[in-house]
Amino acid sequence: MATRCPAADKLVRKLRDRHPLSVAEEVALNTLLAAKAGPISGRTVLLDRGMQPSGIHVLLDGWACRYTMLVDGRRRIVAFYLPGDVCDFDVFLLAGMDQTIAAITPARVAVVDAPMLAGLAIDHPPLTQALWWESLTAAAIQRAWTLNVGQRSAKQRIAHLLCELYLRMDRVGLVQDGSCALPLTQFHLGDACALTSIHTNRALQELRRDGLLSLEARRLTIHDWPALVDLAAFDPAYLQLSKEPGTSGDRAALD
Amino acid sequence: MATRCPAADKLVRKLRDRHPLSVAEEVALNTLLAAKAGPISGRTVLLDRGMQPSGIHVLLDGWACRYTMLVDGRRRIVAFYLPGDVCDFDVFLLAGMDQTIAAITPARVAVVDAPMLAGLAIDHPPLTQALWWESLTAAAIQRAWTLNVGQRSAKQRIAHLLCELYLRMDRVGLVQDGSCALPLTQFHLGDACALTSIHTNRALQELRRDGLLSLEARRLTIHDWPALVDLAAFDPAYLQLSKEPGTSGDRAALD
DNA sequence: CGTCCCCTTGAATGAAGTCAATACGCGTGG
DNA sequence: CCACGCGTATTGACTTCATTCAAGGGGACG
Repeated sequence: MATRCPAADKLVRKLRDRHPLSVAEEVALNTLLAAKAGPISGRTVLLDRGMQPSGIHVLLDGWACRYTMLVDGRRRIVAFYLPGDVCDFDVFLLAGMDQTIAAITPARVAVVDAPMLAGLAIDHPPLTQALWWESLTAAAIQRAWTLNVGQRSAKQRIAHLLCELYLRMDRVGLVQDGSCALPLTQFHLGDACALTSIHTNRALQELRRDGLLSLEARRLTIHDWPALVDLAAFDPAYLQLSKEPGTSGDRAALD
Repeated sequence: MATRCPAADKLVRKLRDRHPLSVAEEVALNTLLAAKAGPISGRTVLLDRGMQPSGIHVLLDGWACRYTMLVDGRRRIVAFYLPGDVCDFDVFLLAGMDQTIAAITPARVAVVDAPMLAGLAIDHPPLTQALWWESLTAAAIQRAWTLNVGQRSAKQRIAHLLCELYLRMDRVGLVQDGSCALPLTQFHLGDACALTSIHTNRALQELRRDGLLSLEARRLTIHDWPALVDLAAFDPAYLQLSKEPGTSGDRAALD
């Protein structure tokens, strides 16, 4: 088993980035992920109010989001899930809530039996630590969203969200040459930043005009990271990364 | 040891509400809480960027909040902490972030050694479960805030926040006769809802004029809960409560 | 080749912010 | 005791940013 990083390993990669795991632990977790993994098409609903939860969903590839539909038909996205993300640590809590988790793109999803994961974690304290940390990071991201949505201009909100997504993609090795996939429509971005898609559009145009980034054909390219970070008042501390963006993209090629 | 519910027990009370704990576990947790507990005055900073964290803070009594100061001097509150709440599961993460946790009122705070708590949890899987659940609930609250700040009118935002705080107070037995302490200024409410205190004031006036609630002398009284819930589009599912508000207030008096 | 989804643009409306001023309660100290 | 300062609540007039409404353009795909 090489140190390469195939799709199934993105979660493990993230976890061991902060907490060393034994080989046995990594293998056990990967085995659990592989046990019940399969492809789904875009827009597939993974979990919805009243749905009988079949387990915890881990994204191996592709994007998903968590949203609530309001009475007036508007959609509010409260989280994006990227490759390697655990979508619903809170399956059982979520089942009673008015929220939906759905794929945005075609994706590969592992469905993990919750008690089995809990058992594995109990047998391996480092794994408990790592998963605990992962969920605390998710909570920190959530707080950053609360802040972002509440207190910035449209331009800043979009910029902040893009900074975050860019670094999260980098964290799982999906940034190359200053760009990464970003399979979101302006509706998605707007629904996540509490803006209309129209205003999102105008904000994006400004960001492009300023030469900070380009976003086309579902691909985000950062042209001026420092300026973007400055504009967005983006403090990456909450993502718990150890390294600068763009320095890790090719690690898989070193083997 | 009776079944009464003194201040130090509020966390335990909340935990066992969802997850049965053995007497030994409750005692162990309470002992840990009592080991290093003390009174603090209002506005005391518990944790701040760069501060060497001394442990995890648990509020035994009093209110606290977590906020970020923006460059332009505005304050954004991202969380309120009520009696029985754990303020910073993420101490170590938080220490690197630009956030502050500070008391709002005079309070009693237990400082729990993080490794010791982790050790206790590892020895008692039910405790791990319960604490895990508690932190997932905190994350759900955070998502609700993201939603609240992003998508509702000023009046609805305030109403939603007050609904949440009211139920959370009820959960730890601090609601009596349809009212509870609410030691927040209109600045606090505004900073939490992403509104100016001026606009908060106008929204509050409307809520009072509609006969839904009164809020004076640091005390919140709900006059028309169904109407308030309806206005706020408040879905209590995310708080993970089993009972209706107002039915538990006097449990401590039954001994 | 038409339809659907997504992006773009313009003009009018509206909710919340800003600025400014006043009022009130409360603790401190003259 | 009263004067003062401070934090909090309230009110009014004006401004600004984002929404809403309306319409048009472009690309993918059946």
